[in-house]
Parts: sequence; structure tokens; C-alpha cells
Amino acid sequence: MNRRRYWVLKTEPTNYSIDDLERDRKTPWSGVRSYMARNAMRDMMQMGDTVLIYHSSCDVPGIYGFGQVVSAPYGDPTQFDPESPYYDARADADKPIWQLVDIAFRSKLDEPITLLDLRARPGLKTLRILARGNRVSVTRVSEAEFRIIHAMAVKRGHKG
DNA sequence: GCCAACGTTGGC
DNA sequence: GCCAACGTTGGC
Repeated sequence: MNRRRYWVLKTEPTNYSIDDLERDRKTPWSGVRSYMARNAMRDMMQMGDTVLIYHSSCDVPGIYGFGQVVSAPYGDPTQFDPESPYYDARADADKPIWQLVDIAFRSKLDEPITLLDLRARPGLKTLRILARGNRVSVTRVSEAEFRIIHAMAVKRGHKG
């Protein structure tokens, strides 16, 4: 049994939010077009891993809820769809360039853990998403970092 | 809207 | 394979 891993998934809520994930229950995490983020999903993610859903480019950036990796990596279908903004003409069906995993909704926080909250925690200084200029939308969270964030969620009345 | 800092591209 | 230039991200 492999050890659980933890991740932050960044998303712009105007594009896809924790509420969308709650409604859908499960979604292919499509549209990731960065090699570092793709490699993380393709090579490092495991079924059952926990993901933190982070809203960026919005009024209150921060963590809004929890999800779970529920598939192995597979080719992102949007790369083959000429109508999609994520279409990639270089990709063909038997040689996908972009990979994704399915993410299931687990829970939503009543109050988000804001970017300011995260920055205020000395134990989270190493959190990748807080690094200056970080742009990668899929980043690893250490177990120690996750424990701190989870405790912050519990403090907000979050169960589970 | 600004702009620092980045990840990616492409010329060499 | 290097690295400058570019376009994008994302907090403010």
C-alpha cells in the first residue's frame, strides 16, 4: 500500500469552482497545459490522494475545500477537441500530450482558509503555492503541511 | 490595471 | 543545450 500524497489544485472559480465540483461530484481535471503540472498528475499522483481546492484570481484567494484523486492518469479529451479552448493541434489520439486525473468532491469549507491565513503560519513557509511567483497549478503538499492545513480546517468547524 | 516573476519557446 | 525574449499568471 502506497503512502497517501497531498496536493494543491489551483483553479479560477469563474472557470471551475468548489461549488461546481460539489454539483458534479466528480470531474476530469481538464485544461492543465503546463508540463510541470502534467508531470505531477501523470507521474506522481495516486488514486486516493487528497487534493486541496485552491481558488486563485478572485476576491479572496485560498483553499475552499477537499477532493480526492479517483482515477489513474489518462489523456485529457479537450486536447483533441477543436472547439475547446484547450485544443492542442499537436496531439493525436494515440499520442496524447496532456494527461489528467478524475477528481471527486469530498467536502467544502464553510469558511475558506485564505491566502493570508496560510501565509500567517510559520509551519507553512515551505508550502509551494506560497512561493514567490509560483505558477504551477498542481503542486505537492507535504504530510506535515497537510496536517497543519487540516487542523486549520477543523478549527473552522470542518468535520472529517 | 500594474507588474514581478515565472515557465515555455525558439533561435542559435 | 543554452538562454534571451515572450506571454501568462495572480496578488495587489
